Amino acid sequence: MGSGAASVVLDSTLGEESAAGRNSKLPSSRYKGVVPQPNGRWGAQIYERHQRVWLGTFADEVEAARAYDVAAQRFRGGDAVTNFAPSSAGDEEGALVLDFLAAHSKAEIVDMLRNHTYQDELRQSKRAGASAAAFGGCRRALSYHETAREMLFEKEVTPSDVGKLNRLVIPKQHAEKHFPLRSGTEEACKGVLLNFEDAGGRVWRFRYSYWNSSQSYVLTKGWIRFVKEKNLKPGDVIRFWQSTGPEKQLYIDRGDAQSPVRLFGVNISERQEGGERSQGGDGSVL
DNA sequence: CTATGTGTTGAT
DNA sequence: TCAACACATAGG
Repeated sequence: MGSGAASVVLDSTLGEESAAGRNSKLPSSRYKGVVPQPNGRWGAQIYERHQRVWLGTFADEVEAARAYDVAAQRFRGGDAVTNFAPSSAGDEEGALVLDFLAAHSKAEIVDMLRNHTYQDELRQSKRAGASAAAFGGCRRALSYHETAREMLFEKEVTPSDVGKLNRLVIPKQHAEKHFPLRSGTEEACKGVLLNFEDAGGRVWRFRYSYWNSSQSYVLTKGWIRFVKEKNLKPGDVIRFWQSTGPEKQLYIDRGDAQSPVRLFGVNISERQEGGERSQGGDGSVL
Protein backbone atom coordinates (compact mmCIF):
# COMPACT_ATOMS: atom_id res chain seq x y z
CA MET A 1 0.00 0.00 0.00
CA GLY A 2 1.46 3.28 1.15
CA SER A 3 3.62 4.09 -1.82
CA GLY A 4 6.49 6.02 -0.41
CA ALA A 5 6.17 8.67 -3.06
CA ALA A 6 3.06 10.30 -1.72
CA SER A 7 4.11 12.96 0.69
CA VAL A 8 2.03 12.82 3.78
CA VAL A 9 0.68 16.31 4.02
CA LEU A 10 -1.32 16.26 7.17
CA ASP A 11 -3.99 18.81 7.48
CA SER A 12 -2.75 21.34 10.01
CA THR A 13 -6.26 21.72 11.41
CA LEU A 14 -6.14 18.11 12.38
CA GLY A 15 -3.51 18.45 15.02
CA GLU A 16 -2.96 15.42 17.14
CA GLU A 17 -6.56 14.67 18.01
CA SER A 18 -8.58 11.68 16.92
CA ALA A 19 -7.67 9.57 19.89
CA ALA A 20 -11.27 8.45 20.10
CA GLY A 21 -12.26 8.86 16.48
CA ARG A 22 -10.17 6.07 15.04
CA ASN A 23 -10.90 7.22 11.52
CA SER A 24 -8.45 9.95 10.73
CA LYS A 25 -9.48 11.94 7.74
CA LEU A 26 -8.30 10.92 4.32
CA PRO A 27 -5.53 13.05 2.87
CA SER A 28 -6.70 15.48 0.25
CA SER A 29 -4.99 15.35 -3.08
CA ARG A 30 -3.08 18.32 -4.36
CA TYR A 31 -4.35 17.48 -7.81
CA LYS A 32 -7.53 18.47 -9.48
CA GLY A 33 -9.94 15.65 -10.12
CA VAL A 34 -8.13 13.33 -7.73
CA VAL A 35 -9.76 11.95 -4.61
CA PRO A 36 -8.34 9.70 -1.94
CA GLN A 37 -9.57 6.16 -1.52
CA PRO A 38 -9.91 4.48 1.84
CA ASN A 39 -7.21 1.96 0.98
CA GLY A 40 -4.57 4.55 0.22
CA ARG A 41 -5.12 4.54 -3.50
CA TRP A 42 -6.39 7.44 -5.54
CA GLY A 43 -9.47 7.90 -7.63
CA ALA A 44 -9.87 10.20 -10.58
CA GLN A 45 -13.11 11.85 -11.52
CA ILE A 46 -14.44 14.61 -13.68
CA TYR A 47 -17.79 16.30 -13.67
CA GLU A 48 -19.99 16.72 -16.66
CA ARG A 49 -23.52 18.02 -16.64
CA HIS A 50 -23.84 17.91 -12.88
CA GLN A 51 -22.79 14.32 -12.89
CA ARG A 52 -19.61 12.68 -11.82
CA VAL A 53 -17.77 10.58 -14.36
CA TRP A 54 -15.53 8.10 -12.65
CA LEU A 55 -12.14 7.70 -14.29
CA GLY A 56 -10.83 4.80 -12.26
CA THR A 57 -8.52 4.20 -9.35
CA PHE A 58 -4.75 4.38 -9.32
CA ALA A 59 -1.95 3.46 -6.98
CA ASP A 60 -0.09 6.63 -7.83
CA GLU A 61 -1.60 9.99 -7.13
CA VAL A 62 0.21 11.53 -10.07
CA GLU A 63 -1.07 8.86 -12.38
CA ALA A 64 -4.58 9.66 -11.28
CA ALA A 65 -3.91 13.33 -11.95
CA ARG A 66 -2.73 12.44 -15.43
CA ALA A 67 -5.88 10.47 -16.04
CA TYR A 68 -7.90 13.51 -15.06
CA ASP A 69 -5.88 15.65 -17.43
CA VAL A 70 -6.60 13.32 -20.30
CA ALA A 71 -10.29 13.36 -19.58
CA ALA A 72 -10.31 17.11 -19.09
CA GLN A 73 -8.76 17.71 -22.46
CA ARG A 74 -11.15 15.34 -24.16
CA PHE A 75 -14.22 16.68 -22.37
CA ARG A 76 -13.42 20.35 -22.29
CA GLY A 77 -11.09 20.99 -25.15
CA GLY A 78 -7.82 22.80 -25.38
CA ASP A 79 -8.51 25.40 -22.71
CA ALA A 80 -9.27 22.85 -20.03
CA VAL A 81 -7.65 23.37 -16.66
CA THR A 82 -5.17 20.58 -16.09
CA ASN A 83 -2.77 19.44 -13.44
CA PHE A 84 0.21 19.28 -15.74
CA ALA A 85 1.17 20.92 -18.98
CA PRO A 86 -1.57 20.09 -21.44
CA SER A 87 -0.81 18.65 -24.84
CA SER A 88 -0.54 21.44 -27.31
CA ALA A 89 -0.87 21.29 -31.05
CA GLY A 90 2.39 23.18 -31.18
CA ASP A 91 4.66 20.22 -30.87
CA GLU A 92 4.48 17.02 -32.81
CA GLU A 93 3.86 14.93 -29.75
CA GLY A 94 1.03 17.08 -28.53
CA ALA A 95 -0.62 17.14 -31.91
CA LEU A 96 -0.58 13.37 -31.96
CA VAL A 97 -2.25 13.22 -28.59
CA LEU A 98 -4.88 15.75 -29.57
CA ASP A 99 -5.67 13.87 -32.73
CA PHE A 100 -5.99 10.72 -30.74
CA LEU A 101 -8.38 12.31 -28.29
CA ALA A 102 -10.45 13.80 -31.06
CA ALA A 103 -10.69 10.45 -32.77
CA HIS A 104 -12.30 8.76 -29.79
CA SER A 105 -15.56 9.26 -27.98
CA LYS A 106 -15.63 10.43 -24.41
CA ALA A 107 -16.88 7.01 -23.37
CA GLU A 108 -13.97 5.34 -25.11
CA ILE A 109 -11.43 7.58 -23.46
CA VAL A 110 -13.01 7.03 -20.08
CA ASP A 111 -12.94 3.32 -20.65
CA MET A 112 -9.26 3.39 -21.51
CA LEU A 113 -8.51 5.37 -18.37
CA ARG A 114 -10.51 3.08 -16.16
CA ASN A 115 -8.83 0.04 -17.63
CA HIS A 116 -5.40 1.63 -17.59
CA THR A 117 -5.03 1.02 -21.31
CA TYR A 118 -4.86 4.62 -22.42
CA GLN A 119 -1.08 4.66 -22.81
CA ASP A 120 -1.14 1.50 -24.86
CA GLU A 121 -3.88 2.67 -27.15
CA LEU A 122 -2.21 5.99 -27.67
CA ARG A 123 1.04 4.33 -28.55
CA GLN A 124 -0.72 2.10 -31.03
CA SER A 125 -2.29 5.08 -32.67
CA LYS A 126 1.05 6.79 -32.93
CA ARG A 127 2.33 3.90 -34.93
CA ALA A 128 -0.54 4.08 -37.39
CA GLY A 129 -0.40 7.85 -37.52
CA ALA A 130 3.29 7.90 -38.27
CA SER A 131 2.80 5.50 -41.13
CA ALA A 132 0.05 7.60 -42.59
CA ALA A 133 2.12 10.73 -42.29
CA ALA A 134 4.99 9.08 -44.05
CA PHE A 135 2.72 8.07 -46.88
CA GLY A 136 1.42 11.55 -47.38
CA GLY A 137 4.60 13.49 -47.07
CA CYS A 138 7.16 13.24 -49.82
CA ARG A 139 10.33 12.39 -48.03
CA ARG A 140 13.35 10.49 -49.13
CA ALA A 141 13.97 7.02 -47.80
CA LEU A 142 15.68 7.09 -44.47
CA SER A 143 18.97 5.32 -44.06
CA TYR A 144 19.37 2.79 -41.33
CA HIS A 145 20.61 5.10 -38.63
CA GLU A 146 17.98 7.71 -39.36
CA THR A 147 15.06 5.37 -39.53
CA ALA A 148 12.34 6.43 -37.17
CA ARG A 149 11.48 3.54 -34.99
CA GLU A 150 9.55 2.77 -31.92
CA MET A 151 10.04 0.13 -29.30
CA LEU A 152 7.29 -2.46 -29.23
CA PHE A 153 8.31 -4.30 -26.11
CA GLU A 154 11.26 -5.82 -24.36
CA LYS A 155 11.93 -9.06 -22.59
CA GLU A 156 14.41 -10.20 -20.03
CA VAL A 157 15.41 -13.56 -21.46
CA THR A 158 15.02 -16.61 -19.29
CA PRO A 159 17.49 -19.46 -18.95
CA SER A 160 15.33 -21.55 -21.27
CA ASP A 161 15.20 -18.76 -23.84
CA VAL A 162 18.97 -18.94 -24.22
CA GLY A 163 19.31 -22.62 -23.43
CA LYS A 164 19.01 -25.72 -25.49
CA LEU A 165 15.36 -25.40 -26.34
CA ASN A 166 16.17 -23.33 -29.40
CA ARG A 167 13.30 -21.02 -28.90
CA LEU A 168 12.30 -17.70 -27.41
CA VAL A 169 8.95 -17.34 -25.74
CA ILE A 170 7.30 -14.07 -26.58
CA PRO A 171 5.00 -12.97 -23.78
CA LYS A 172 1.49 -13.62 -24.98
CA GLN A 173 0.31 -10.13 -24.33
CA HIS A 174 2.97 -8.63 -26.57
CA ALA A 175 2.82 -11.32 -29.20
CA GLU A 176 -0.88 -10.91 -29.76
CA LYS A 177 -0.59 -7.17 -29.86
CA HIS A 178 2.39 -6.75 -32.13
CA PHE A 179 2.78 -10.01 -34.02
CA PRO A 180 -0.76 -11.26 -34.48
CA LEU A 181 -1.27 -14.67 -36.02
CA ARG A 182 -4.64 -15.62 -37.35
CA SER A 183 -5.41 -18.54 -35.12
CA GLY A 184 -6.68 -21.72 -36.68
CA THR A 185 -5.05 -20.95 -39.99
CA GLU A 186 -1.96 -22.64 -41.28
CA GLU A 187 -0.24 -19.39 -40.53
CA ALA A 188 -0.63 -20.03 -36.84
CA CYS A 189 0.16 -23.69 -37.19
CA LYS A 190 3.22 -23.59 -39.37
CA GLY A 191 4.28 -20.16 -38.38
CA VAL A 192 5.62 -17.30 -40.41
CA LEU A 193 9.10 -15.99 -41.11
CA LEU A 194 9.91 -12.65 -39.61
CA ASN A 195 12.90 -10.52 -40.47
CA PHE A 196 14.58 -8.43 -37.84
CA GLU A 197 17.44 -6.02 -38.28
CA ASP A 198 19.96 -5.65 -35.50
CA ALA A 199 21.89 -2.60 -34.42
CA GLY A 200 24.62 -3.45 -36.84
CA GLY A 201 22.25 -3.52 -39.76
CA ARG A 202 22.39 -7.27 -40.00
CA VAL A 203 19.19 -9.09 -40.80
CA TRP A 204 17.99 -12.03 -38.76
CA ARG A 205 15.23 -14.31 -39.87
CA PHE A 206 13.21 -16.22 -37.31
CA ARG A 207 10.32 -18.55 -37.57
CA TYR A 208 7.47 -17.26 -35.50
CA SER A 209 4.62 -19.53 -34.47
CA TYR A 210 2.22 -20.57 -31.79
CA TRP A 211 2.74 -23.68 -29.76
CA ASN A 212 -0.55 -25.23 -28.76
CA SER A 213 1.10 -27.53 -26.28
CA SER A 214 2.34 -24.69 -24.14
CA GLN A 215 -0.06 -22.05 -25.37
CA SER A 216 2.84 -19.77 -26.17
CA TYR A 217 4.09 -17.69 -29.01
CA VAL A 218 7.66 -18.49 -29.89
CA LEU A 219 10.55 -17.64 -32.14
CA THR A 220 12.15 -20.90 -33.20
CA LYS A 221 14.24 -21.51 -36.29
CA GLY A 222 17.09 -19.05 -36.40
CA TRP A 223 16.77 -17.96 -32.81
CA ILE A 224 19.57 -19.99 -31.30
CA ARG A 225 21.98 -18.56 -33.82
CA PHE A 226 21.14 -15.09 -32.61
CA VAL A 227 21.68 -16.20 -29.02
CA LYS A 228 25.12 -17.50 -29.79
CA GLU A 229 26.16 -14.63 -31.98
CA LYS A 230 25.14 -12.05 -29.42
CA ASN A 231 26.28 -14.16 -26.51
CA LEU A 232 22.95 -13.72 -24.79
CA LYS A 233 22.82 -14.74 -21.15
CA PRO A 234 19.85 -15.26 -18.85
CA GLY A 235 18.73 -11.91 -17.55
CA ASP A 236 19.81 -10.02 -20.61
CA VAL A 237 17.20 -7.78 -22.10
CA ILE A 238 16.27 -7.84 -25.73
CA ARG A 239 14.09 -5.24 -27.36
CA PHE A 240 11.81 -5.38 -30.33
CA TRP A 241 11.27 -2.33 -32.45
CA GLN A 242 9.39 -1.39 -35.51
CA SER A 243 9.98 1.45 -37.91
CA THR A 244 7.22 3.99 -37.83
CA GLY A 245 7.34 4.39 -41.58
CA PRO A 246 5.20 2.48 -44.05
CA GLU A 247 7.75 -0.30 -44.45
CA LYS A 248 7.22 -1.45 -40.90
CA GLN A 249 10.70 -2.90 -40.72
CA LEU A 250 11.28 -4.87 -37.54
CA TYR A 251 14.35 -4.52 -35.38
CA ILE A 252 15.86 -6.44 -32.53
CA ASP A 253 18.65 -5.46 -30.24
CA ARG A 254 20.01 -5.79 -26.79
CA GLY A 255 18.46 -3.71 -24.07
CA ASP A 256 21.56 -1.98 -22.75
CA ALA A 257 22.45 -0.69 -26.18
CA GLN A 258 19.99 2.08 -25.45
CA SER A 259 19.41 3.75 -28.76
CA PRO A 260 17.41 6.95 -28.68
CA VAL A 261 13.72 6.81 -29.37
CA ARG A 262 13.02 9.18 -32.15
CA LEU A 263 9.92 10.05 -34.01
CA PHE A 264 10.67 12.20 -37.01
CA GLY A 265 13.62 13.76 -35.34
CA VAL A 266 11.78 14.54 -32.15
CA ASN A 267 12.95 12.63 -29.16
CA ILE A 268 9.92 11.12 -27.56
CA SER A 269 11.70 9.08 -24.97
CA GLU A 270 11.65 11.90 -22.48
CA ARG A 271 9.14 11.90 -19.73
CA GLN A 272 6.19 14.17 -19.77
CA GLU A 273 5.56 16.38 -16.83
CA GLY A 274 5.40 14.88 -13.41
CA GLY A 275 6.21 11.67 -11.76
CA GLU A 276 7.09 8.09 -12.04
CA ARG A 277 5.03 5.05 -12.59
CA SER A 278 5.48 1.73 -10.93
CA GLN A 279 2.53 -0.39 -11.96
CA GLY A 280 2.84 -3.65 -13.74
CA GLY A 281 4.22 -4.16 -17.17
CA ASP A 282 2.58 -1.71 -19.46
CA GLY A 283 2.67 1.82 -18.25
CA SER A 284 5.95 2.35 -19.98
CA VAL A 285 7.27 5.65 -21.12
CA LEU A 286 5.96 5.80 -24.61
C1' DC B 1 -12.93 -10.18 2.64
C1' DT B 2 -11.15 -5.88 0.06
C1' DA B 3 -11.35 -2.43 -3.47
C1' DT B 4 -14.11 0.23 -6.15
C1' DG B 5 -17.36 3.47 -7.26
C1' DT B 6 -21.88 5.80 -5.87
C1' DG B 7 -25.05 8.69 -2.87
C1' DT B 8 -25.03 12.69 -1.06
C1' DT B 9 -23.96 17.12 0.84
C1' DG B 10 -21.98 21.60 1.39
C1' DA B 11 -18.51 24.76 -0.76
C1' DT B 12 -17.03 27.52 -4.44
C1' DT C 1 -18.50 22.06 -10.80
C1' DC C 2 -15.98 20.37 -7.29
C1' DA C 3 -14.23 17.43 -3.34
C1' DA C 4 -15.27 15.29 1.36
C1' DC C 5 -17.24 11.75 3.50
C1' DA C 6 -20.01 7.53 4.33
C1' DC C 7 -21.07 3.37 2.79
C1' DA C 8 -23.28 0.02 -0.57
C1' DT C 9 -21.76 -3.34 -3.41
C1' DA C 10 -18.79 -5.36 -7.04
C1' DG C 11 -15.65 -8.79 -7.36
C1' DG C 12 -12.02 -12.17 -6.13
